[in-house]
Amino acid sequence: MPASTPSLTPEVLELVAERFKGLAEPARLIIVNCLRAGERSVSELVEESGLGQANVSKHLQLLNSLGFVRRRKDGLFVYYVLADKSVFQLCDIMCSRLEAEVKAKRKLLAG
Amino acid sequence: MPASTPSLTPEVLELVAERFKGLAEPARLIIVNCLRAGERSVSELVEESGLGQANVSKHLQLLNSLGFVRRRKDGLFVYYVLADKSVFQLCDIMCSRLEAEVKAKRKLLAG
DNA sequence: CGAGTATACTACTACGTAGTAATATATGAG
DNA sequence: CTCATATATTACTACGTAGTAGTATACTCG
Repeated sequence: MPASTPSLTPEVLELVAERFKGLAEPARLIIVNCLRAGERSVSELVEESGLGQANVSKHLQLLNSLGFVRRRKDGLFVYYVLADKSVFQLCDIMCSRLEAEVKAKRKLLAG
Repeated sequence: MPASTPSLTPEVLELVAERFKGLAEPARLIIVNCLRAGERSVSELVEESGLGQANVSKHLQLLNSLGFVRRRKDGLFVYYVLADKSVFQLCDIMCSRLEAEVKAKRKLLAG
């Protein structure tokens, strides 16, 4: 068994689940969506998202610990950026699934 | 704004989050992983996963309601299959992220 | 130094849900 | 019909965590 294709042991699946859980929260997806346009400070995210400051801060800690975002401190402000594009790949796949569901439901109602 | 590129409203993000939550549970990933090899009855899944029968049944209901799996009844048995390959795409992306994390941590320890 | 601001942390409540035992439903055998 | 088996459902407990108010920390300015 080569190291490049590790089997999906329960331990690995637990780590994978933990990362899915990071995106399994509307508030965090809202934050991620705000970051789509680029780097944002915490207070900017608070304003754009409409969420509370403590709440945004907590979600950002989680996203950071899972490697979805990166922090950069500049004076009083802390700026967050998306770590890479894979979040969008993930969301795109989920959205495709949603579209397929809607289409299937329409077909069912029509037929 | 064309209909093919819907904006990610809070409502849509809530649906997306709901689907991520479907995969944000080790037990469900274990079940999905068992289904990777093909169609399985509930009792086969119970045996292969080591989870309780009621538990497996409940997880399968959820996966089914989110469109990740499909049911087929045959006599006393109910067989489940993965609805499509997108679950693997999602898991693959997450695993790539994990590998990158591990690599980054090694680099950090080595440096 | 002290005052003001941005972010993080702590303690707490409320809610969702994973897991389980017991039971219900459904199908097949005799 | 009765019995046995496979799956689903219900009721319940235990645990995790989202959101929030209050507070602490860190930085800037004067």
